Amino acid sequence: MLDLNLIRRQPDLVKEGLRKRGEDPALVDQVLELDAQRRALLKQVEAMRAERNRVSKEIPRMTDPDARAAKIAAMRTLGDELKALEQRLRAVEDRLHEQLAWMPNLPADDVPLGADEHDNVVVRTVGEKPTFDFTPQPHWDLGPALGILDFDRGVKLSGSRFYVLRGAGARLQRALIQWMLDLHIRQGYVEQYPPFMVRERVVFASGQLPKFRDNLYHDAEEDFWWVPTAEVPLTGLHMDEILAEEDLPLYYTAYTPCFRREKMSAGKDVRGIKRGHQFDKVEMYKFVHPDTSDRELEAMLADAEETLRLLGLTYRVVQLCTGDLGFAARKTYDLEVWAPGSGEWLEVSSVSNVGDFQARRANIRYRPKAGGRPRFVHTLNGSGLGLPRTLIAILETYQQADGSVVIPEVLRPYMGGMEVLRPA
RNA sequence: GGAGAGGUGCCGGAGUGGACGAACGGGGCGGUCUCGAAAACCGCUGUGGGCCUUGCGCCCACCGUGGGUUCGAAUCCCACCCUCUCCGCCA
Repeated sequence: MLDLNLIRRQPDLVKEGLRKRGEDPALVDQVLELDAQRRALLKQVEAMRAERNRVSKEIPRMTDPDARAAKIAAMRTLGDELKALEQRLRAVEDRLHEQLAWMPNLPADDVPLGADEHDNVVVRTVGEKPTFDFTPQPHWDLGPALGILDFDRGVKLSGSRFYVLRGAGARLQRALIQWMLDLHIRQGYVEQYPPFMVRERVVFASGQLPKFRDNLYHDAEEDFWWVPTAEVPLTGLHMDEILAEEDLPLYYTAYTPCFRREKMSAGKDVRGIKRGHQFDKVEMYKFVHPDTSDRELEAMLADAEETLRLLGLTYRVVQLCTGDLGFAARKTYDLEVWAPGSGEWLEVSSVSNVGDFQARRANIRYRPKAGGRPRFVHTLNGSGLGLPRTLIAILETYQQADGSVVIPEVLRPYMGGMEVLRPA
């Protein structure tokens, strides 16, 4: 949520931000119009309430019954008028909040301009694309051949875009989760195990609602929403809290499954485990002092990169341009890992500085040590990493001519010492 | 799912229609005392919004949430949510 005061005071700045994203700047004028209406009505409503409060205090002290009855009658009339006016005010406020809720965050100043993902900037590439003296296979061939990936039975159970990990495949994913969490803990993050279903309010707070309703699963009868990312419950963790300044920064990490409706055109990304309705992810999250969020972003990026480096995977850092930024983000780096069998860069992580956008929606503040009003914290989130795509990169990178796959060294302790996945 | 109890400020806890934004206690902050500290005593201590004569101002709202009754609601009524206790069911 953007600051209404900012929109009021610097509408041109906000319009410029929306324009950079490819959004309609006219939204700003709509908001300003509603805000003006709201304040005009509010002024009237508050004057009437003040009048009613004042007279109501006089009434019990009035001794003349006629004068008293007259005042009560007058206040009854005032009350009816007030109620009607309050309804109009409410309607305007609802529309104003609705408009604000649909407005994305503004890009940071140093985000490259661009229309869509083609204008993203590759910041650096780390590692060399591996070479093979045989034709590397895609994971959708490797996995089933190794007996660790079962697409047919996944489909039988749940339909397209579902699969079953089997044997060492399931164990490898579990090893990755365990290893990543341990790594993030060493990096200073506190592990959290949140609910995988949360209330609508929490989904709103993180910015997935109202805009991405179509991408979310929820219970038809109760207020339960399946988390599309751990970012959602982690944002909600400190909802409606006022933190002490000395408590900041807070670093959290969590493993959760993620549930997403993927209403994509049939045929895109359907092969393999790249995109499913359910996938696992280990997430990093920070609540920080506003002055520090820029450097906290770089630090989080470094933490995410370390996972790929330690796994020995080839990756590149991509900075998203203004047109490709997510709804809540003001600056984002994506990490893309090279998958030699599929022959493409896979987005395995997205690390974002959200500024106070989520904090405002979730009402998360801190009390300045120096005194004064509570201020909104800044929040950051980053995947560290998405599991299926990491698995893809491992299988495809470490495959050998005979179809076996070497397990990265850091994972072996989590695999009971196993060094190689071999075809059954 | 059934029965009961309850949701008040940073915390505990009063308050059942009119000066209650909220007693009292604790905590925190400031001060007095002290070589210093403790104790004691005194004072201060919510959030959001609106207005302009930007005053250390005025006004409005907030006692789980949303409605209702009333001139007036923390207090009465209705619905919902949450917490706790007991019973049932259950990994």
